[in-house]
Amino acid sequence: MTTPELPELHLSGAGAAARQIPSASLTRLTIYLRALNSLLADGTERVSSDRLAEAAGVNSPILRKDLSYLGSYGTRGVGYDVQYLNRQISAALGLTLDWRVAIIGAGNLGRALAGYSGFESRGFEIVSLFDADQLVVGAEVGWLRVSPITELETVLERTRANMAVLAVPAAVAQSLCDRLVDAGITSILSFAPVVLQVPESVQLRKVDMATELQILAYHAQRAQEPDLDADSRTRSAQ
Amino acid sequence: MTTPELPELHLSGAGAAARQIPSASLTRLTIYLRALNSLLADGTERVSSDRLAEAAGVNSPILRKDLSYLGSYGTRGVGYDVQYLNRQISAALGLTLDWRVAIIGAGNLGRALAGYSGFESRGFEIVSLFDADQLVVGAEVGWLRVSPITELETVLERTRANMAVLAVPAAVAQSLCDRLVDAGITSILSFAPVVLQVPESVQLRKVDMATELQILAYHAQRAQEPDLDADSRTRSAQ
DNA sequence: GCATGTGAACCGCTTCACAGCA
DNA sequence: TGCTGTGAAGCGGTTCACATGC
Repeated sequence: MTTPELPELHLSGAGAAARQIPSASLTRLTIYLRALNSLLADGTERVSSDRLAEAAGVNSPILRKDLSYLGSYGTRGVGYDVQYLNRQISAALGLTLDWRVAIIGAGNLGRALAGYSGFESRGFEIVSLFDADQLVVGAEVGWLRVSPITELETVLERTRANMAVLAVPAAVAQSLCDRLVDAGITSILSFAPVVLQVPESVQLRKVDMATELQILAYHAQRAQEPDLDADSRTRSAQ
Repeated sequence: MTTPELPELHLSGAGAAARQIPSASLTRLTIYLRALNSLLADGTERVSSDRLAEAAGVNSPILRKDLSYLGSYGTRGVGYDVQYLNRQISAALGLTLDWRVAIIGAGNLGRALAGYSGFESRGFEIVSLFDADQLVVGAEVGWLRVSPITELETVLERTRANMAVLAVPAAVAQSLCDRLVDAGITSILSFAPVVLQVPESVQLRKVDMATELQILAYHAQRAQEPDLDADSRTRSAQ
C-alpha cells in the first residue's frame, strides 16, 4: 500500500503550474469581486484595502496579501480603482472567458439554479437543462426547455457546454458524472450527497447542504454545553 | 528544537475552548458519516480505515487522525464497528440532539431544501417555511404550509426552531438575518450572495453557487493555458 | 501479525511589521 | 504623510512512520 520512499514533489502532474493562487485566497477573491460589483453599482470609484476588507468581512492584511498574488494593482497612499481592480480579479479567475453551463436535473434544485440570476451577471451562461423524467422533459424553465437525459451527449455538444452542475439524486450521480466526463466536460459542480470518482484531469467541487447543517450542529452543541471537556471516558494520559 | 521536553498542552489561546475539532476534519467527519450509513444499509458490520477512507475519497492516515480527535473507537488489528463508529461520530457532531430548522424563503431554492430527504434522515427536522409573497403564503410544500414572513417571530417560537436556512434574495438577507438573531436563532446557513453581519455568538455558514463556479473557472482557465507564467510585467528585483 | 492511534516533521496559510512609493 | 505591497515569523493542518495493543 505505502511505497516506502518516493520523494513526491507535488507539482500537480504534468505541465504543472507556476504561481498557483492558494485555495483559501481564491474563495476570498470571489467575495472581493462581489463587493467591488456593489461599489461599482454605487458609483464608487476608489476604495482602500481597509474599506474593501470591511465590505468583504475579512481583515485588511489578508486582503492585500490575496491581491498581491495577482499583481500590484493599487496605488500607494491612495487605494484601488474599483473598476480596474474588478477587471483584474475577473481576468485572474478566468471570468473573461466564455463559460457555458449545463444543469443536469430539473427538480427543484435544478430549477432554482437555472433561475439564479447571479450566474448570468458573472459571466456564466446556462445553456441546457436535463431531466430523466418524461413528465418534465419539454417543460419551459425560464428561457430554457428541459432536454431528455438520453440526449445528454448530443445537446452538450450542440450547446458547446464546458461546465456542468449535477443536481440529481445520489443514486444516479456517479453514472451521470461518468457520462459528463466521457463527453469532455472537465469542470463539474455536484450537489449530490455522494463521493464521486473522477479522473485527475477533471475539476470537481461539491456542495452538500446536509454537511453544512451538521457543522452548524457541532458548533451549536458546543455552545450549548459550557461543560466542554466533560469527557467521562477514561483517557489514558497521552 | 527549543526546550527538549516541555509538557506543552495546546489550549489554543485565551478563554478558548478545549479540544476543538479542526474545521477541515469536521467537514470530513460528515463524509465518513455518509459512508458509514451506506455500509450500514449494506449490512456491513466492520470496516478498516483503508476501506472507509477509500469510500470517503481521502487517504487513510488522515481518516485515522480525524477519528483520533473524537477518541479511540477502533480495535487494533481489526478495524471499526460500523454501527458503533456511526453513533460516536453522530454524538460528537451533536446530531443526537433535536435540531429544528426553519427555512426562510419559499422560492425554488427554499422548496428544494424543504423537500430534500437528506435532512430528515440525518436528524434535522424542518419545522417551518416562510415567504414574503402573499401568492405563495398558505401553499403546501411537502407536508409544510408556507407561513407569512410577518409572523416569523411567532412561528419560530411556536415551532421551537433552533436553526435557520436563509434562501432569500440578497437585498433582504441582512434584515431577515437580523430578525432571526433577535428571535434567538444562533445557527444560520445562508444561500444569499452577500456578506452578512452577525454577532460573534451566532454561527453563520455560507453557501454560494456563483463562488463555486468561479473557482471552477479559475482551474479550468489554468488547464486551458499551459502558458502559465507569461508574466511580462517588469518586476523590480526589490 | 495486523490495523489503529499518535508524536513529530513538514508544508502552506495567515499574520505582522515595515519597506516602498505616490 | 498615507496606504499599498511583501518578506519573515508564527501557527495550524497534513503527512509519515512507528509505537501500541488486540
